[in-house]
Amino acid sequence: MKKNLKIADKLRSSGLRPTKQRIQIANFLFEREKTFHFTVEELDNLINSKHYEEKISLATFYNTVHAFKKAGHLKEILTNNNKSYFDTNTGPHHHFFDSKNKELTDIEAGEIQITNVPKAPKGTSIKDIDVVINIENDYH
Amino acid sequence: MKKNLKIADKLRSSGLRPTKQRIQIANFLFEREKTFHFTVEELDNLINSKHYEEKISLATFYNTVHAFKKAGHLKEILTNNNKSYFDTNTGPHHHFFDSKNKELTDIEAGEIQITNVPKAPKGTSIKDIDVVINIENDYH
DNA sequence: ATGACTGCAAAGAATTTGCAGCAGA
DNA sequence: TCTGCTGCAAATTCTTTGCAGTCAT
Repeated sequence: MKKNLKIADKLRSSGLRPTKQRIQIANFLFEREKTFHFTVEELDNLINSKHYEEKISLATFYNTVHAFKKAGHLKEILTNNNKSYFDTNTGPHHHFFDSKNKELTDIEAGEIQITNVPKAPKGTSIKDIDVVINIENDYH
Repeated sequence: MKKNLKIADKLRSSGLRPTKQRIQIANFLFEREKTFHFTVEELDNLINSKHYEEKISLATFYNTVHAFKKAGHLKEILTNNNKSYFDTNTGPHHHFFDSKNKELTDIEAGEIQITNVPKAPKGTSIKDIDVVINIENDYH
C-alpha cells in the first residue's frame, strides 16, 4: 500500500531503516488527524493488543520512540509523573496537565504568549521552551 | 540553639512532628541564602557525608521530602530527566534546564511574562504554571 | 499511652543494556 | 556482505511499601 511507502521514505530520510516494526509504529503514530499523547507502556499495549499483528517487544518500543524523538518526529512532554510522555505534535505548543487522572491537552502556541524571555546564561542558548499548566478538577 | 527551635515551630505549625531527622534536613535545606535545587539521592549524599551526624535512611529522605512538599515548603521541578528535582524556592518562578549537565537555574517570576493564559478546560481550574527553558551549551 | 515517624530490606515501576540472531542496504 | 535493528532476559535506577521498633506529644 502507498501509505507504507510514504512512511518508509520518511524513515529513510531521517537515517532510519524502515523495518517492519518501525513502519507499524510510525503508521500507528503519524497517520492520524489529531495529535496523540502517550507513554511507551501505553503504546506497547495499544499496538500489541492488535493481535493479528506480530508482537513487538518492549525494548523495540523504547528504541523506536527514542529514535523517532531524535529524528524530530516526536516531542517529549514534561510532567511530574516520573515517566516519559511523548507527543506526535512536534510543532511549538504547550500543555495542560491534570495530575489526578494523568491527562494531557494541547495548547497551541498561538493561544498563549510568553514575552520578556530572559537571556540564557552566558555560553548557552535557548533550545526550547516547555510550558505546563497544571490543572485540577473543581470540587476535588 | 535557637535556630532549631524556629525550625521545630515551622514543622509543628505544618502538622509535622519535629523529629531529629526532620530538623536536620530542614536545617540543611532552609537555612541558606540562595535557593537550592536537588534530587533525593543528592540530598542523601550531601547530608550523610557529614559523617559526624547519625546516618539518615533513604526512605526517610523520601518520606520527609514528600512531607515538606505537601506542607508547601518545597516545590517539585519538571525536567525530562526522569527523576524528581525539588526546589527550596516555593514562590512563583521558573527554570532554565541544561539537560547536558543536568543543571537548573532559577528565573524569577518578574523576569518572564506569560499573557493570554488560556482558560482551563471546563470543570477544572489552573493550579500552577511551570515554565522550563531548555538550554544547551554553544559549540556543543 | 497513642499515634506518628524511622529504618531496613524487599518489592515495584520505568528504563536501559548486552548480545545473539535477523534483515535491510 | 555488512551494519543496523530486534527481542529476550538480566540489570540498573528511582521510588514505594510493609512492618517492627522508636520517639514526640
